[in-house]
Amino acid sequence: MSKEDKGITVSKKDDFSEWYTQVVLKAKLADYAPVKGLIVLRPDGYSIWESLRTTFDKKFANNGIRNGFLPILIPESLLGKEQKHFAGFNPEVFWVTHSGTNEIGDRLALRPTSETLAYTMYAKWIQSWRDLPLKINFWNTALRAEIKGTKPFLRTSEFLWQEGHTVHATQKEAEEEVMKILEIYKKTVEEELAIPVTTGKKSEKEKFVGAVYTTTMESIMPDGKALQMGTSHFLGQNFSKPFEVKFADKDNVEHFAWQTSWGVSWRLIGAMIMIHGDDQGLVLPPKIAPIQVVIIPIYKNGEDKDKVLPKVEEIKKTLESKDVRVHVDDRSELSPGYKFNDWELKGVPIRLEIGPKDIEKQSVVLAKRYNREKSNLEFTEIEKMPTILDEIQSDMLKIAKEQGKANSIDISDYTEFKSKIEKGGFFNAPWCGKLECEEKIKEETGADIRVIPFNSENTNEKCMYCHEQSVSVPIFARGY
RNA sequence: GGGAUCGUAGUCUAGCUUGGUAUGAUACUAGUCUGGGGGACUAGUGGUCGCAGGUUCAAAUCCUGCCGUUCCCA
Repeated sequence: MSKEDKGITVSKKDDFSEWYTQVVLKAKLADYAPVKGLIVLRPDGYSIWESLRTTFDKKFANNGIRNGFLPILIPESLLGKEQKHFAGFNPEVFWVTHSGTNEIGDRLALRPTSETLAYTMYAKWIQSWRDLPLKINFWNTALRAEIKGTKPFLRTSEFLWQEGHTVHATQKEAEEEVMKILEIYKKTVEEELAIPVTTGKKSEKEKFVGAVYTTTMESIMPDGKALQMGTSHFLGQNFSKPFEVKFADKDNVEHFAWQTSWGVSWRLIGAMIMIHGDDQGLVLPPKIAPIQVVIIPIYKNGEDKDKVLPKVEEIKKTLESKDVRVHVDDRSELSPGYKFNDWELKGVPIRLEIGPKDIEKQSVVLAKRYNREKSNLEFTEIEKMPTILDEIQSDMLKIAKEQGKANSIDISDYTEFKSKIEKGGFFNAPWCGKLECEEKIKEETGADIRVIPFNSENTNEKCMYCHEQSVSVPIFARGY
């Protein structure tokens, strides 16, 4: 392998798709599994998922949500109970048809999502209004046949996610829950992953099959394509009726419950890679980075080593006392230069270089990953590290917001839209609300309605496609 | 769904046209020297040539099928 091949060999700008794949593989986040459509998460990738999960768990817990675990097999009889839901998922369901050599009568689906299974159980657990609200989240994987064009974290047949399922006594409370979750999602993605999102509703065509409506958050990627970052669904009584999720209210009358479901997946990791990564590799936002600061000790001989290492240890302890996640790269066989490149590829937010010269000057060299700037930091200022990390975090969000804005365009002329969509981007375009127009636009341009932003009702303009009265201004884009 | 492309050591790769058990780099192991942006030297280890068939005295090489990668189009 040549010197260049150790890093990323294409630039993000020139070959985005290849760049993305190389970052994932070379930063050792994931690798392809022997079966098409599946990937293996490696520790460096899984650590990021664990960071995200920890953050979400805290926020879910604050909202009265607890974790549970559901099995992966769902009998066909259950999956088929809600017809629309079943029809929507059927083409991508994996089926277990045998146990050993015996054929199974009621085939078993590898869960594409767990509504049917969860609600079968909920029906058993809920009897009275005193049992409500019931709010459980499940961390697991879902399986949906995605055989063509595997992309780690973005298009895989099995993916890690969380699915939350709540049950409420009233429609109002359920709808409020849908919004609360969407808010948690938006805040977490913006604050932790430094990725700006646009929230709103999905169109009827794009909503979750079986939902009354779907709320979503969408982000624009550097190649101009949209990525769905998470969804929160209001299910109404669509599932509670077939699954008999009923409760006796205070007046002792039985009612069907009101339900929600919601989820985010490891796609968020894919989005983070695409938004923040650069030609050197991964760039992790400090809040989500499993390692926030890596220290590279530099020394030539035993004498230097004896000076440098105790100081490194001291700095490490100081940082740990400030709750900074720190790692010392003391691998003796590698040169400092090699380590610099290695940790940049892995995206660690801050690198500290400490050698004899620094000991003399009573300072360290501090290199920021996201903008590759180097500066000196006095030993006495080491404890300011949490502030520096916070500044990086907010600057990364700021940069991502500016990028997003530059790729967001107001448009009302269809001809102009057709030519501009080729370059990608988010297009705010008035729409009459009719399915036909939505389908025609998709057919002719490949762009669909990603999200109808909240408060985007509009009756002053004409539909971009049919020129009739518009009802809203959705974001049209080509998607992942 | 259609098309193209690739698959040889952990990684990248030569060899394939014209059949004779595989080239180089890097990584890895040991040692010495090194060390502030991918170090040097010496000596080693590592191979079901994606998988399964077929042709042949003989297959990485030719033929067929399958598996997987990447990209393009619907």
